[in-house]
Amino acid sequence: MRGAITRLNRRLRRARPVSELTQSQLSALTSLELAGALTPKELADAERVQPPSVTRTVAALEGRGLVQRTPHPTDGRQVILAPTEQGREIVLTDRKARDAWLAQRLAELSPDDRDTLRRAASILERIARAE
Amino acid sequence: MRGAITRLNRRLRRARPVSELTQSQLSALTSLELAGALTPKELADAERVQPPSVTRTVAALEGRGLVQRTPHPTDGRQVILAPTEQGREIVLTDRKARDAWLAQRLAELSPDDRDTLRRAASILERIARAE
DNA sequence: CGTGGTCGTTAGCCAAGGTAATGAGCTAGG
DNA sequence: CCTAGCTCATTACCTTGGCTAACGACCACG
Repeated sequence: MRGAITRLNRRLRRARPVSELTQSQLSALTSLELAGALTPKELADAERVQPPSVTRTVAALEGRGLVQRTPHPTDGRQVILAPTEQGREIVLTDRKARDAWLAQRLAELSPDDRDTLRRAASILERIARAE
Repeated sequence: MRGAITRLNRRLRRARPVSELTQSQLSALTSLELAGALTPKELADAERVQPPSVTRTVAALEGRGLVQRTPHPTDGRQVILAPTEQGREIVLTDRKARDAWLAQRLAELSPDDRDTLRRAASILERIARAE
């Protein structure tokens, strides 16, 4: 089971469209898009890296106009990071490509197999959330 | 489905024991352990990187006594890379820890759910191999 | 034998992860 | 109100790892 997950995840990553963004940049941008907006510390937590790493990655994204920074409304130490419209587009494009690949693969399965995977997805979701 | 795979893979990665090896080093060592022995080019192909990257990672592993290099028996340009006994131990330890985490999660499921996942694993394996 | 191709390594560049340090700002207690 | 402790983001530096380009050694074929 573990091997299958690992291999499929690797395969999904290869379904990614070629992007000018690096893996870390895309991951950070995706986290921002999902959350709407985050402080650097929150983003570091979400990506499981230390804050200086976020500073660097976000600087690159900001330089490309994909992320915008605004002062925190109540805390002068903080910054609010959010994706720009352009940044959101990139995340959606990436997501669509990967979903399309998997959807095609699923379409090639029998209804029975699809049902199995639908149920398995629910179970895997539960496991992923465990502890 | 895709989200479940991604999240579970991330969760599995977190079940990894803390190691003095980096992700790339561990990945390369694992590929070597699985194959028994590989040339740098073969390892580069397995890891989907270019050969100079392999040269660097393997140099680090060799420095730690986890990989050994021997001349190719028939081709003076090539080298054979193989894990040392110590290197093999590290791969097995890592694998055991991740398998243990997943096994525990699976033990908490109902027999019906486990059956679903068993069948799903087979399907996912097929998908991962597709194209 | 000569040429083209393959192999592994080296050099240089860029990205990203970490730790340590720093300055700005906030909060709580005296 | 003031101060000490804490939090936050950033900068600096180091290490790792990915890439491309270049190079020398070696192999295979005509």
